[in-house]
Amino acid sequence: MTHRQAFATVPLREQIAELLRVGLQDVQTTGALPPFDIPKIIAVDQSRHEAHGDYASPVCMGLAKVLRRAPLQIAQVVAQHIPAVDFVALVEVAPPGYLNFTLSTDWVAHQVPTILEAGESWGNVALGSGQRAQVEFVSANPTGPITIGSARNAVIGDTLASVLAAAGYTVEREYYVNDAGSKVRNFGASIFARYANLLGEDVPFPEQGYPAAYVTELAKHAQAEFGDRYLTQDRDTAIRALGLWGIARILDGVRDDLAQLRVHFDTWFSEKSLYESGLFDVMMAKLREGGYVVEYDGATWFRHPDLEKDAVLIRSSQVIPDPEDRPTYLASDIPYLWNKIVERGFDKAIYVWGADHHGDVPRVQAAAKALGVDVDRLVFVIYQMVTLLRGGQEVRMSKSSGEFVTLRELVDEVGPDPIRFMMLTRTVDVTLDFDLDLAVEQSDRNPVYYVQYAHTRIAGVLRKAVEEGCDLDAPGDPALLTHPSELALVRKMLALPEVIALAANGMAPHYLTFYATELASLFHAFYRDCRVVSTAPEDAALTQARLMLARAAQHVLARVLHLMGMDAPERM
RNA sequence: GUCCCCGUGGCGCAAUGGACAGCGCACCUGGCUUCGAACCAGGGGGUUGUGAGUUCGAGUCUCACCGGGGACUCCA
Repeated sequence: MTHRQAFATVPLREQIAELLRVGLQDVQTTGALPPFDIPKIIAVDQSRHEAHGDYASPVCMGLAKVLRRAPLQIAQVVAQHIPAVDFVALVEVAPPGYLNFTLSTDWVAHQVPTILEAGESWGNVALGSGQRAQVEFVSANPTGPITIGSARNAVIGDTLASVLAAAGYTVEREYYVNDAGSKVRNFGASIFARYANLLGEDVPFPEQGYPAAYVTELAKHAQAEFGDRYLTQDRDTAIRALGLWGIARILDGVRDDLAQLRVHFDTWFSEKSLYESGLFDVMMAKLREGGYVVEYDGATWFRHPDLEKDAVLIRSSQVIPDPEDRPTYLASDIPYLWNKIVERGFDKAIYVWGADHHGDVPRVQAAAKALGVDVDRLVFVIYQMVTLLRGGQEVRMSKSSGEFVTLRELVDEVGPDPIRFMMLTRTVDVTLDFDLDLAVEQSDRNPVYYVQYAHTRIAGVLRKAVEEGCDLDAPGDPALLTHPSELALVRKMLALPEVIALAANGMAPHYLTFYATELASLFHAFYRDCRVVSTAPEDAALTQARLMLARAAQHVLARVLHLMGMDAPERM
């Protein structure tokens, strides 16, 4: 579990919105303009062009209609009422009605010691205000090794969890183990068949079984561990026992594989426990009471007005042949959401699901409504699928045929850093081509190393400084940081809090990769323009100031890399 | 058939409803006798799939259409 943050700042964008709010209120109270409603959300954007300052607000344009005045004129009045603060040097009015804010370069330079002191907590914001958020992700069926698709899930979920923690949420990471239902039985039957074959028994392989090689491997382990014990007992009992044993073994592998990708879970939650605890039955009774359950075609269905004529199968012995009459996969989602929100009291339950599950979203939401659970506390992050490319060719994957690339193979071949970075370079909404050849390539064509290179380059500069006898911990004078490249670098560092807020609000971890790349780029520009380590005596103070800046930049780069679950190397 | 995602320079992608739509790859030119060239600087290249609508303002929102991918009781 990630605990509450000790350090947080308010993003500059919000601070400027607050200045505008105060200014607009002042306009009201002084009667400088006719009365109007102050917008609840005051839009402030980072300026895209230098000529427009650092931040810009179009708020006055929205007021033009109500006030029946030209936006430019309104902006001119409002600008007069913006309170003076140390961090804003200039408020300008620009046609057709923008208010442009320019940060004080002196103030910007003086933030460097603050950033340095904050260290790895720089960027934290108090968005979550200690609310408890659970991120449930991966949750792949434990009937086989984790594949490349789950890698995207793992990286998105884990990074989102880190981002939410940085945004002030108390975060838990959870893996939902599908250890109930007919899958377990088919899996157990598959192991049993291979196991029996190894012992010379002619047991046919189940139709719905898992023919992959790892099942035979499991059977060999079972033979070594249990001998012929499972041939001598009741077959159903044996299949069940081998199924659960197999799942436990697969999960051990899953845990190891994910650890290689630097993904760790606080909780491994058993689907089976939802039935064993009786919660499923309690939920069914509750739904029945509300009239949300219907029976027909020999099956039990969940119905809700939101789903129109689309009823959801809950339990059937006819529609899906199952001797144990088990509830369906979807049925488990109902007690599970209750468990998350009501029993465990998470303020937010975040589901990271592949696009192949998007159809289940309205069903779970409808179930939440039927149970009286606030739907807004369930957040669904649906990401598009991954295709793996090797030699420009798509590598087809199919668990049933047993042909797939496992996460383990991928990590062994590529390493965790390129996987994590590449999985985060796109929005979750677009399908991702994972190019194996590019990922393993250690060259400037591989974008992964661009950011890490900036970090090591700083490390190199600092090593050089120590060689020259510099004291890295000695304070530098921020007032000496006046070069445009120095100030551009600091401005980008100052933007981290709003990047984290943006990523957390939008459940959009890809902002981190873009930010990291921009930050690295600005460091490289600084490096080009500003010599850091100078041995000339008259440069001593400037060297000290730039060392301070370089160290701060290194911290911020490391912070972002760590949020993405990547290494921040001293050497490459 | 119903639903979801995508359509932006040659290719791959960004852009919290705001100003002249950015970045990487590829291509062309230039930069290491001083801190790491896995780097930097400059250049060419765009009617944001089409058509309407909402808005002071649309790549972004709505509708229709076209094209690609996916889901619809195994799958991340």
